[in-house]
Amino acid sequence: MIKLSKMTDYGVVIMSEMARLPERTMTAPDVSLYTGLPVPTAAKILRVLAKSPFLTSQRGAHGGYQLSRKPADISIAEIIRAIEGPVAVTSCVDESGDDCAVEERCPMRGGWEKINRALNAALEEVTLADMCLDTEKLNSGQRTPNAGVPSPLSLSGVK
Amino acid sequence: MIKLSKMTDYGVVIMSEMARLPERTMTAPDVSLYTGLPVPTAAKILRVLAKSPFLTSQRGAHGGYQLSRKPADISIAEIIRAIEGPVAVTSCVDESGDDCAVEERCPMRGGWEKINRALNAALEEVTLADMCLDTEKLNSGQRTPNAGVPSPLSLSGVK
DNA sequence: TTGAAATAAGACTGAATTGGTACGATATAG
DNA sequence: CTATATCGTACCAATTCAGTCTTATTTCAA
Repeated sequence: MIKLSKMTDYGVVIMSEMARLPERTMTAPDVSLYTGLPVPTAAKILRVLAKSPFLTSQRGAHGGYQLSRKPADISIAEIIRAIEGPVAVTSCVDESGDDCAVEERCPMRGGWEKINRALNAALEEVTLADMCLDTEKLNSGQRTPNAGVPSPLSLSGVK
Repeated sequence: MIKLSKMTDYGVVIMSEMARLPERTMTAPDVSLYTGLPVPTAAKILRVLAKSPFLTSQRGAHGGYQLSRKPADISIAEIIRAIEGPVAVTSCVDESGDDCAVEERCPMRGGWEKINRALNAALEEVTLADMCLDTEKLNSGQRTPNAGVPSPLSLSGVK
């Protein structure tokens, strides 16, 4: 089973949750409340995500985190890259690849690159907006801002 | 960095090496010689791979492993599945998915499924033959069967 | 100017996964 | 019957990962 780390999984969940109220500035405890994640964990992930261009942080009193782009303009690929680094299958293909014994002449390079291109394209194509689409339907809109109603735990399964 | 485990990586390397002499029956020590992997490790992976339809094993004296299909008919997806199980990104989507709190109504399911379909398609499309293609070129053909010349370590990088 | 609120950054720990090895059992050819 | 293989399982060491805690640093407001 190829799976991404829980941290990455959580990252996507957090971003999806924030995308439902794109204008609002949320603190780490807020996010914890909405996602069910422990506060320190949520804080840790937000910290990492805030280094990316799609999430800004505001320090000090009344600070917090806010999306700096519309959900439709934030791809899943970006979120994963923010937490895991470049997306590639097989360490052979990563940027720092000075580990591979045969380097440029690696016979398998071509095959893996094809696979990686397809994966990246798929991740690039799916946006945060796509992820929340069904959510909107389920709740049939009308979600008042600041309602403070925690969503049902929308964490991906823990394995 | 999404990466597959070393074992899977090794598995692909082993299969690629075997694909260069598709008719030959190879023992674990043979494979070790060709790939540079320690014998016990090679044996372990071969054992696992042999449970799949594309690799058969013969026990006893003069036994060993042999491809049961042409390299062009063995996809990378099959090899990865043999070692890691079903290929899916996010544990949420795996078959046993009774872990996910919201199950069928998971708002993100749609997005992840799209991503997984693309990944699987890419893996399905690349075959062992594709992987070895460049190798043939590098050695400019004329590889006598049973030559016993170990290829240069074609392991993917270790990270 | 001072205090409270909030994030930033990094160290640290316990647990889970993984890579790798070893050993005994089983099967086959000669 | 013996030598040569795979098969299956159990095991250990090392790495990685999730999660927590502690200590700055920044900002708003009284």
